[in-house]
Amino acid sequence: MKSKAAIMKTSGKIELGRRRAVWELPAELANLHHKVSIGSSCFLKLAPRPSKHWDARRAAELAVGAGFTLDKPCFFRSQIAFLSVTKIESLPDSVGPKMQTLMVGLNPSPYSSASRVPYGRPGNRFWPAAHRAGLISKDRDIHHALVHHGIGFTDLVRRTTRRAGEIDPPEFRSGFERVKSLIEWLKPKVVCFVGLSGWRIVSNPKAKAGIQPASIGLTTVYVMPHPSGLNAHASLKDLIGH
DNA sequence: ATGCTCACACATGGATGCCG
DNA sequence: CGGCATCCATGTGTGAGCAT
Repeated sequence: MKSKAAIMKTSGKIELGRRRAVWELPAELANLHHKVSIGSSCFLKLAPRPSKHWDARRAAELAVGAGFTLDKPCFFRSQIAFLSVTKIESLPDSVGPKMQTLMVGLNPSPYSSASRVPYGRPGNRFWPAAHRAGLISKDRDIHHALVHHGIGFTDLVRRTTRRAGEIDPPEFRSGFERVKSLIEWLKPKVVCFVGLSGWRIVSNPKAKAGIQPASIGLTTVYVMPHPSGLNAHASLKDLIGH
């Protein structure tokens, strides 16, 4: 997690990531998302160390991934991105380099957004299954999961809704483009889509749980059933297996 | 304020029916 | 017969309503 000193207000702008690696921006943006209230607008200046992975598109995608909407297109000059953004109710990405697995959900639930933990509802079987499968060692701690186990978290759609059914297929497909870009950039070994319906909408309507024939770049795609209790078809034992 | 109960919502996959 | 759409069973988490 970035220190508060990493966030500097400069003449109305909030400057993030100065002289840091691009991959450090998601955590800084998540930190900012935590600090501002829903609906408030910010003018961001993102100035990481120049890299081949840094451009206007990346800047916009990182802001969206952190739970902001863009008020207008990103202005990019001299390797510095300027963005006018508004915070929405969301759950920021937890991602970094050298990830083993990137977990991709459908979209955050109100509980997850409020608690800042994906699949965070006490009854959700994601964390018990991941813990018992030996994937993670600390319950409901995304930072620990990322740092110690190389497990990142994102969602196809960053907007919070009560039910995934409130998201239209075009919104999922648009979100998938962002997730694909994230995967091609950070190159996790495996990307795990949590919930068959999401992968079916964006890729293969007939997909079944398990390793998918299609990969994203060098990243293997795995699809597992949704761990919400609403999905009674998958038992905890099944989920541990996945 | 807290704990409990219970009807409901839901994702999923299998079964069934329709159409060309 | 194959492809597609629709219906149905499943059973657990959710959340409203109620009791304490």
